[in-house]
Amino acid sequence: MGDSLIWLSVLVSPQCFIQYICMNNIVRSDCMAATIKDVAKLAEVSISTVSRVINESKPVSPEARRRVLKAIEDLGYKPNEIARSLVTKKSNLIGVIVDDIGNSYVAQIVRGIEEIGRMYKYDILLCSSYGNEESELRFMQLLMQKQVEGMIIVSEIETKKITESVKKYKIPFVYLNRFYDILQTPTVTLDNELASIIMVKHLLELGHKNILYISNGNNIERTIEKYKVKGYKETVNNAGLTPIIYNVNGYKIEDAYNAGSEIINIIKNNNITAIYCCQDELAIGLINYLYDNNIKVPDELSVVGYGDIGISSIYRPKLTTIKEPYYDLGAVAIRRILKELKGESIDEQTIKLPVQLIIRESAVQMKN
Amino acid sequence: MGDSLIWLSVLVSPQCFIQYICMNNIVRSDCMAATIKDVAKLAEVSISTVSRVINESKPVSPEARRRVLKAIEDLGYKPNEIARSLVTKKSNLIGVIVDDIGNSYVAQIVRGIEEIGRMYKYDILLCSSYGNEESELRFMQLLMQKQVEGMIIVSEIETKKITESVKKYKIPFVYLNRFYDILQTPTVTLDNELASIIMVKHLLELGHKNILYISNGNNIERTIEKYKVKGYKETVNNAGLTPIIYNVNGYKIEDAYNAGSEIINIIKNNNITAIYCCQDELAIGLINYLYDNNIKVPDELSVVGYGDIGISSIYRPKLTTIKEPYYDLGAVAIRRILKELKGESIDEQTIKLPVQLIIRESAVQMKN
DNA sequence: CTGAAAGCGCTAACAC
DNA sequence: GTGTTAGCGCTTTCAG
Repeated sequence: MGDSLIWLSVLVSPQCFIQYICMNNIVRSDCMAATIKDVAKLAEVSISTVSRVINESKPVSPEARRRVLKAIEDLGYKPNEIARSLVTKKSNLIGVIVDDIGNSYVAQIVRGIEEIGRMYKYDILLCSSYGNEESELRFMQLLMQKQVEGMIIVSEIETKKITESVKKYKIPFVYLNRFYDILQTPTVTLDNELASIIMVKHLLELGHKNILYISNGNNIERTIEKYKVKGYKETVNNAGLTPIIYNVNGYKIEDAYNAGSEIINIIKNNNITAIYCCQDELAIGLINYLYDNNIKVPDELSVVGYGDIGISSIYRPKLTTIKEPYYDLGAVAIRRILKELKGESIDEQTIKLPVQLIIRESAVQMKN
Repeated sequence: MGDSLIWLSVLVSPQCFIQYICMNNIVRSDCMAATIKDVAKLAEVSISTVSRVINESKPVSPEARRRVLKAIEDLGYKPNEIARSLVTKKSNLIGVIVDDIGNSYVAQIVRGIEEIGRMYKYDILLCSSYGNEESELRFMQLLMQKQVEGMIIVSEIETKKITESVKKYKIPFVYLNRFYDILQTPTVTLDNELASIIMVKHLLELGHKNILYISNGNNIERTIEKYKVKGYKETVNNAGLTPIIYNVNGYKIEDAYNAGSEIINIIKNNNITAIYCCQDELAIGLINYLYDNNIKVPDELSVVGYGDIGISSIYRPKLTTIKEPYYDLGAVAIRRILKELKGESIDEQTIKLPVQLIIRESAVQMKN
């Protein structure tokens, strides 16, 4: 009886030992990640010490540090960011709600956001709303639940609801809108008026006197289109000339193509020699129409666009246009958020980014 | 003395009450989100009950439910997903590492991933590696720390390191590579061989006998280009004709433009009437060169591409090409991950998606 | 310098 | 049906 008891105790002990190893090393590393506890156990220190060497938050003796580092290495330990976030209340997440990541300009913006965010160890949580206001609202809530520290909304719709509801979330956010003019909320926009001024001046310098502006705005007042129109009118007026504006219904290549014959009439009646379109798509559609009707661009007529969409540099003739710095737009937006997160004051409500004139082939010097 | 004691107790009591309210309602709702505790307190139930009504995990009496719902409403309470993730070990996050979100095809893939993921309540954590292998590895680690449940890598580089190191992370992942042929790892690809067969057959049906293939591959063996070449050769051979292949150095518009004169020689020497380019960019560069050298496409020569990049439908002549379903690629990739996450078995290692022939204007019936 | 212990906000046994 | 309690993996006092 005494013997068997001894046997038992000898048997139990190694079993427990094996169990212990399994729970904390073998099994762990096989099906789930090692935790700070495992590291502490292996290094024979407390979890606080492990935490200290990971975060370098407090001095740790060289010996302890060595052991901890070794244990981390051996276990392939990586801190669980979720747990860390819970206690520090820092998710290092920025929520980004876009209209459609498939739009190339949107992708450029996101690229800027992501690249700069990354530099400051922020990750991007991406949502596409596809222009649906309800989705935007739902995503905002969802992102809040995921504890994002800031939010950037890249939208194409004018949504008072969004900008209002965002105010109740007490986190930094920036609203990027390509079409609408929303001044009540922090935003980063492009200097569209300056863009128009630069473009019209360029055309003027090429010797053009009668410059037609093709707009796509009906209800211009709340959109940024009004700034482009303003810049155009101003510059033409200042040159002592008369602005002429034609409104196309829509913003697609076909839309301009379909308006082609009407535009040709205007050209003839007003002796137009240069056309400034409010979007590249319209310029291309128009040039296509002109080409199909034997009017050569730029030989007989100069046509310029706005936006520098991907096709513009490949299209023949290569389009003279205005390049909008979408990457920078994203970069500035997130910088602004990061700044606010650091507690620095945001001086200006709205930041205006400069645009760039890209001179290519579709507009040339007037021959007289 | 007795009086003042009574006074004191009367005074203290309301103060405590006010303090209590402040801590759990006023102050809270002003600077930080309400927690489950606040809801429980307001509704006068335990936190478990609150949890139960939120998750509908267990029956709750109508009365308690009503009170909880009201408290949630009043406090604007939203569960903290981070805390929830920590205990449930479900982050509802899918990590996506892309080469460059600025590439339009990459954006399309991400669009597919995002849209389908969203349907199953998964969020996308996005990283751009810009083709840097080290970044990819670093992001993989970072995403693991963020506890993503699955990972999709959209890369343009051939990275054995990546595919190997991904194996140590025990989570579902899919590797999407546009150029390289990596069979050791789960992937979703396009049926490039079939694409070539379809395209060459189309050209054959148009009456073309001498079809030149423009490839961009030097070291073709490890890339998917070999499948395109295979499909081309096979189909031409089966028609009793002779394949002719020209290799362009590079994959950009200029690269094909610069190879223009050499290609024209081949055309003349071999009586070529149709050219099949392995990428749209090359087709466009070539057509530009031909145009500049007074060879009309498609009147004198048919030229087709591969990829259906954005420009292809706008370019004149509109390019006949192969459309790759990038959106679907992303959608299938995430579906596969979701499936694996649900514990369903993944039958095939590699999924091949069909491509689509887009007939436009750049290739026409032979006139004889 | 180090460890014990509290707690972030939540879920999930476990008792009642 | 409901409340109590023990964690999830981590950081951060607070004592020693």
